[in-house]
This record gives sequence, structure tokens and C-alpha cells, in this order.
Amino acid sequence: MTARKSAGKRKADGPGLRRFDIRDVALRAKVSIATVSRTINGVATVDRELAARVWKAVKHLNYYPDTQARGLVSGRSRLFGLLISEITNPFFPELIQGFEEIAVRHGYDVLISSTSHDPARMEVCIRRLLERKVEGVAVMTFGIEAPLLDELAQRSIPMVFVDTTTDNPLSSTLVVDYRSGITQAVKHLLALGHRAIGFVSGPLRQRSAFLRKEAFVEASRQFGLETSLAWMVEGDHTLEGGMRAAEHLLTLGACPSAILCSNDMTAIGALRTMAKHNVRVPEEFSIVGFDNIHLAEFVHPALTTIQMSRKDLARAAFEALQSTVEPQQHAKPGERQRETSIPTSLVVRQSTGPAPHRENAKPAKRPYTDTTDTPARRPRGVRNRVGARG
Amino acid sequence: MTARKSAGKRKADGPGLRRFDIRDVALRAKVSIATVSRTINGVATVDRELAARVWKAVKHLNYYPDTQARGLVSGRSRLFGLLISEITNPFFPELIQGFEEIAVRHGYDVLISSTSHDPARMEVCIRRLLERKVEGVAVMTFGIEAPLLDELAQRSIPMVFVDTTTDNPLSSTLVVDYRSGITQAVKHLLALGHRAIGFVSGPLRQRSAFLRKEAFVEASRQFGLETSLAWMVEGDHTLEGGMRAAEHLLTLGACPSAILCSNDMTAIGALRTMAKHNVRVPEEFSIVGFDNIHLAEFVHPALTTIQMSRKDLARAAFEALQSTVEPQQHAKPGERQRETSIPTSLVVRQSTGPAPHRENAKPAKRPYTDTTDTPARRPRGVRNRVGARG
DNA sequence: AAGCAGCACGGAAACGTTTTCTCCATGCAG
DNA sequence: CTGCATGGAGAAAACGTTTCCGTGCTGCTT
Repeated sequence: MTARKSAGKRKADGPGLRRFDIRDVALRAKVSIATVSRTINGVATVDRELAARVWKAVKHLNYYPDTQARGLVSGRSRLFGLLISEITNPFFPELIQGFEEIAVRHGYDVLISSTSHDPARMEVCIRRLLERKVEGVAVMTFGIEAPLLDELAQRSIPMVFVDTTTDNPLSSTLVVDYRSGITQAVKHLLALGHRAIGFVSGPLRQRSAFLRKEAFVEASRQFGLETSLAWMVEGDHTLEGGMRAAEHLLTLGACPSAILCSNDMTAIGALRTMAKHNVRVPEEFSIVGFDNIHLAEFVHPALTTIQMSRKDLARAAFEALQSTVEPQQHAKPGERQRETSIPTSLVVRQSTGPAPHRENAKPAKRPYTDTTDTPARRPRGVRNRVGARG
Repeated sequence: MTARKSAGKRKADGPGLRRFDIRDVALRAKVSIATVSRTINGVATVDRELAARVWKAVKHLNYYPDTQARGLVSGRSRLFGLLISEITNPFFPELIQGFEEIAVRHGYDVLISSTSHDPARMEVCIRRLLERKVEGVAVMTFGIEAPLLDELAQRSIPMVFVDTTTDNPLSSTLVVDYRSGITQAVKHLLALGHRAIGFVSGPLRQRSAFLRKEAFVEASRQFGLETSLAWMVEGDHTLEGGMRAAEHLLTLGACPSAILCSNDMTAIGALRTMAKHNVRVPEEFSIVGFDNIHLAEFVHPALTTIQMSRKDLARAAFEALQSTVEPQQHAKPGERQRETSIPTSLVVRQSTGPAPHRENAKPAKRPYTDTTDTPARRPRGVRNRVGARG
């Protein structure tokens, strides 16, 4: 048995407990450090009795391995990077939580990096991920993914994207099925009698925004809807953008009786504008959002929106990375799934209702008057009643 | 000069670029690896010309050091843990962002761990932090901090808490100055003519909730306010709790004309209840929140609330940890600040207005009637007008 | 009965750094 | 001119693990 090389040379213990290392365990269990390592890593060939001794020593010393040393020799950091735009964007927290939870359950830790849409910051983020030797990166950021990602690709680091395909054999794609949710929404509005439906898109250079718009156009065509180009407004996925877009729509001669928005913040902005001009939602105007962020439930009226499960997205992202990093765990290594489909579906709340009686009735952009006969607040739970006006 | 020990034994390069290590740099710069290390770490004694050669080689090879190897020998992980309750709690994202940003700027990475109020999960979280050898932990979780933290304390890991002091010399405390913000709020309501002010607290076993209540009681006493015990309701910092609390207050014979809530979600719940019973806010009833979460701005009417800057909190937390970990950077090592005060201040929006004319006028809990003369929605920008009723 | 295969364990190398220690050169003073 | 101090650079140890390899034992086969 090898005695501790330099027991006396240890760093001063300081006030706290000394942290035990693998040699302490080996010493106590009267085995070699190799056996301790094998036991801890669940190698099957270890003798049962020895393993028992090791575990006992581990428990007694409250030993846990040093991740840094582990990673250094094994080459595995058990770390995934999660690249997002901004934590404060209400879209992300759930995504982060889902990703972190499943990662931790599988023994990984997560390094979150928010790019803040800033290329310089993005470079820093990627550098950090590289230095920490992440084993994979989930790129959940919206912005255009600069050639910075090449750095990762060249280092053979697996990646997973949303809506963006690459020819990199190590990267996977999550394909969001925008069409099903958006088709449901259009159908829903159609059933409520709407014939003129507008769309407020996101910034169209963002691929996911573009795809949402495409899905809407397709659904409209499918149902033979009149889609005036004038009713397709490009927004920017912000509340203010939604306000502006709605404002613009109200100035039109022929205005749709309902709009679908590319994300919830846009829809909430539209809601705001309608309230400002005393256009009652949903009696006079229906609004549908996209994403089903938390906030959607809390605005007034509660937002009908299209749900894209962040939990699903997170799980799919993790699994894509894991299946790349640990191919042996999965059935046929060669046939790793490179694409995963993420479903979307409509969540009906209070911001959609029957179309006003007169077809294409144009909601008046009335001046505000502070009398008591301004529109009533819509009672909770009462839905789809025809507005008194029209 | 030492030749590469085993250039041939390198791992197969695979499809990607080989990652260069410190030896490659040394070889190229024709210096020893020690000099490379010193250069990179900014040791002043390195000859200028050699340093220049090293930097050139570093740039050319796109070299960056391996954090794991670095940490293994130096004992420093350059990693801070951030322990929070739940990412999805709207209070946290800004805090996380602030903490991460300042940490990255100082060369640290952040390991975020959400406990989800679950002791078992908390144990896992702490274990993770220990295994990764974090150099410090910011404990921003609300829940009772179990003796699990002893594990960290015993390992001499610096910590920083909010509102909770310990005798651990390595831990610091952020003392939130609830009193100033809450006093401002009470003053504000007083100026608006309110004489009967209620308080919906959080769960009182949480220290920060308790302190908020205490601050309110003290402010009330200071201004000679009548504080009926009946107007002090214990909530649970959730929207539903806020709804229940408000519901309860409305059943009272003598009901306050304004309430201060221990957090914004509670206030939003109260807002909800008021809307449900057609009690107009702020004409008939004023509501003040606490925290100034993002959402506060988006509800209707926009919430008057007490701001506690998450950015400040994050910065203070980081600086507390940093000054413990790197004492040499700061003037007098022995005099490290163990407590930092975090200011709070009132943000006036639309949910507070003048008290109803009749003193102690009790808002009627009217049945809902769907007529057009139900209360008008409050126009944006028009504030503090006396309600028509009373 | 002897030889061989298999296997479980221990010894030791290796991972990529930082850091200590040693050595040499240079400069200044005696 | 010599000796010593100073300082900068290289050699090597150390960090705590995993993993490779060798060895000795066990059990089976011929």
C-alpha cells in the first residue's frame, strides 16, 4: 500500500474542515485509489466487499470527488452551455429552469450565458464556454448567430439550435411546428366569425419570426382568407412595437377584426393600444399572442395565445446534446436523431371573441371621454358574448 | 528547452482542430512554459520582449488556458454559486443578470442553482456547488436556510446572505433598508389623505417578510396612524394569497382605504380582487406593492410600488464575495465590510390616488352588473383625480 | 496435473496548469 | 577585480483524479 506521499506538506487547514481526497478514502478502506475510483464510477468488476468498504469510507469522510481533477484527466467537464439572449426576457426563465433541472438530474451542470444581443458580449460568452470546456451548447438565442459559432464547431463541440439547421454532423435542430398552433388559432378566429385577420410579425430577419409569418400566410391561404398585405405589419417583438403596429392598423380604412401577433409582448402592446383608444377587447377586436409567457395570463383581458412549451424545448435540447455526447447510451449510434419537432397549440383565454356583427365593422378610434359610460371591464369567466355595439 | 514529452501519444484529433496547450505556445515563443504562464497571468517580472513573443504565439495559436487544469493546481475555480428559490419567480431574472454580468466582468463564472423550496433539491444544489469547488456562494433564496449551509461554512466557503446575519467570519450580509421605502410609501398615502392603511404581509417565518411588516408597523406608529390588527393580514407572497387577503379585507366592517403589500404579486392579486368586485383602483382604493418587478408596470392600473434594485443587490452580493476571496485587492484586509445596506424607494404609478372623500368610506362589495355604467377604465396618464363616488 | 485464460486489484502515468525552487547572469560595491 | 545581491527564466513538483498496464490469483481445460 502506498503511503500518503507528503502528508505533512498539506496546505494549512485553516478554520474549516479539511476536504478529504481519494487517498484518504483509499487509506481508510484499505484499498488502492484505483479501486476507489472504480467503485465511485460504478465499474462492475469491483468486488462487492471492497466496494462496500469503499462506500463506507466515503460516507464516513463525506468524500466527494473534485470535479476539476476529474475533468482534467477524463476530458469530460460534465458541463453544458446554455446560450440565450437575455434572462429578463420573459420567454427564457422557464426554459432555463427546465434545462437546468433535466441536466442536473443527469449529472450535468449548466453554464448560462446571456448575449444581450451584443456581438462583443457573445464573443466573451463563447470564450467562457470554451475555457470551461463545455461538452455541448444549446443555442437558444434569437439573434443572428454570427460566425462566432464556428469557433465551437471547429472545436467539435456539439450544438443544438432552434429553427436553424446546419450541416455540422455534431449539431442538432429543434424544429418548432409553428403551423399547427397557428392553424389552430386561425381556425379559432374563423369559428368566431372573423374573416379579416391581421398579423403583426417579429423582425423578419430572425428566422423564427419569419417562419411564424410564413405559417400564418399558409394557414390563411389554406382557409381561403382574404389577407391584405396592408394587414401584415412588421413589428419587433417588443411591447412598444406591438403598440405601434396596432396604432397603425387602426388608421387603416379597412381594418381587420382580429390580429395574430408573433409573440406575446407584441400582443400585449396591441392590447394596450386598444385600451387607449377604448376599443373593447374582445367585443370589438380579438387578439392572439404567441409563446404563452407567464405574463399572458395576468394581463387584462387574459391573452389567448399559442403555447410553445419551454419545458419541451428544454428537454429536447438537452436530449439532443446528451445523445451526441453519450452515443453509447442510445440504440443505434449512427442513427442519432438530428431533428426534433416541437409542437405548438392554442390556449384560449379572454382576448378573443366573436367578430362584431357588421362584417368588417371598423373599430372606431374614438377620443377618450372620461364619463362613466366608457366600456365596462370584462368580467372574469364570462366569455364570447357579443359586444353591445355594432 | 524541454521537448514535448509525448507528442505522439496525443488523443486522436478527430474532425476538429486540435486544441493547443501551454506547451505549444512555449515551443512557438521559444520560452519555457513557466514563462508563458507568468506572461498570461500578468506577472510583472517577465521581460518585455519575451512577453511580446508569448502574446504573439498565443494569438497565433488562438490559445486559451484550460480552466480545469488551472483550478486544479491553483485551488481557485473562479466560480461563484448563486443560490435562488426559483428562476421563474419574476423577482430573480434581473438579479441573476446583474450578478452574472458583474461576475463575468471580473473573470468569474456563475453556477446558478434553484432550490425550488425543496430541501432535498437544496442538498443536491449545495453538493453540486461543493463538487465544482465554488469560491463563494450568494444565498439569495427566501426559504429558511437549513443547516445545509453548515456544509458550506465548514468548508470555509464565503457566503453572502440577504437579511440574515451569521457569526461566520467569512460570510457577509446585505441589509435591505425596508424602512426608508416603506416610510416613503406610508407618507405618500398619508399625503393622499389616507388614514386607514392595511398591510398584507408575506409568510412571517421568512425573515425578509417579517422585516417588511415590522418596518410598516414602525412607520405607522411614527406617523400616529391607527393600525387595527384586523388590517394586518398574513399572505404568502403569491397572487392567490393577495386575492384572498383582499377578499378578506373587503368583508370587514371597517375597511382601510389603502393597503401596502409585502410584494408585488400580492398587490397584483389584490388588484385582481378589487376588479372582480368593481372596486375602482385608485379612486376607491389604493394599493402599493413591493419589489417593483417588471410585471408591476404592465398590470392595470400600473402598480405603485417600492423599488428594491436587483442590480444593486447583485452588485453588493458580488462585491461582498469578491472582497472576501481577494482580500489583498482591498485597502485594509482586517476591516472587510461585513454588512452592506441596500436602499429602497417608492415608485409612484397609477394604483394609488386620493382617499375617498368620506373618511373611512367603505368600498362596497357590489355584485357585478354588466351595464355600461360600470367603472371606467382609468386613462393612462391621468392621475390622482378624485373618484366620482362618495 | 500442468498450463492457460480471465479477472480483479494495485502501481504509476497522464491530464494542463501554477508555483516553488534553483540556477545563472548581471550589476554594483568593496 | 572579486564577491554578493538581485532578478529573471527554466526545471520540476504538485494539484486530485482517471485510466492503462502489469501482476498474481483463481478456475477451467486438456
